[in-house]
Amino acid sequence: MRTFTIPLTPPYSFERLLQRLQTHPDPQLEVQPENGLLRRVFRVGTRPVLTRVQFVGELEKPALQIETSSSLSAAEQQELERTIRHVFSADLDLLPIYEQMREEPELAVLVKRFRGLRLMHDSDLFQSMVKTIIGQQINLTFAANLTQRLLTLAGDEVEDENGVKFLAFPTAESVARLSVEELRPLQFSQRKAEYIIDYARAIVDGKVDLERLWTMEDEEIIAHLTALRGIGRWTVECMLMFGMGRPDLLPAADIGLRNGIWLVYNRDTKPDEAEIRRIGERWAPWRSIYSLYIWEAVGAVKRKEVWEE
DNA sequence: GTCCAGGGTATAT
DNA sequence: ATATACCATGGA
Repeated sequence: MRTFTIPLTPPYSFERLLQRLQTHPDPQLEVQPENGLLRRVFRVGTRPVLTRVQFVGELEKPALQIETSSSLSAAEQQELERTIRHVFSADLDLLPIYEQMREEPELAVLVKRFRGLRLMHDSDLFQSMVKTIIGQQINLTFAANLTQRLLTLAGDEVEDENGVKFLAFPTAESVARLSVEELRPLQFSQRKAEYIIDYARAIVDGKVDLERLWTMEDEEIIAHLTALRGIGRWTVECMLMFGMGRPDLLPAADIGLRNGIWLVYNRDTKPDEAEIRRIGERWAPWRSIYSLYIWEAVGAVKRKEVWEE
């Protein structure tokens, strides 16, 4: 079976998802906004499978229609479906979270404006961490450029029926085989190149077991991974949030979050990390979703969306 | 030209 | 313990 449908939990705004992609470029995704269509490669096991994801239905009755370029066994299709449900945050019920967010007037505006917005998660924890390390300190455009160059250097190529090429994110094994000298010409800093390669080697050597992370608590994972050089608290918080889909993370060191809180709460100064953690206490146990909506307020301003009412 | 981007580490006090 | 320099580049 090459085509199947995945029902989504309403409300689900595919439009907001596409708008977020404008300010958060993803080199793995081909986007055809006019058709509500995305294409990218997902790995099933280790095999890269080119997949077409089309949004069908509407905000309050949404679904995804999936089509793969090669045929899959029943077990493979089940695995792909699980991955896609995770990536598109298909099962999160936003309504109880909205109830809580509406308790703050500054956030009630965001609930109304961004109804149905969810996070797009990373499809696996290796790429989640690598992309987060790449994103440390630099702007999103440059980060996307670096990720694209890493894909070109070490990713696996897949072609569609017309010979259009797509790249699957490199495996830990292929990144572990790279040298710093290969990443430097791609404009990775010396340190960043070392961090990424060291991380891939820790996985290949079995010093880090990504599967085991799914059985661990947030703080346990933070303690475990920040022991690695180049991986600080912010990086693990992002991996927990974007990679694992954990609901209650607050990357308080994040510059975007600082700017967002400054904007949304209309403060006269940017809050520091301690201040953000204090404000975020009342967002528990949904701090990840609150963070997303705060970030997207900044995104809307960058896109020059009219910000009124 | 300057400053800032979804930070983290190394070094100096 | 806390402060500062540094990374590498693009866009405002």
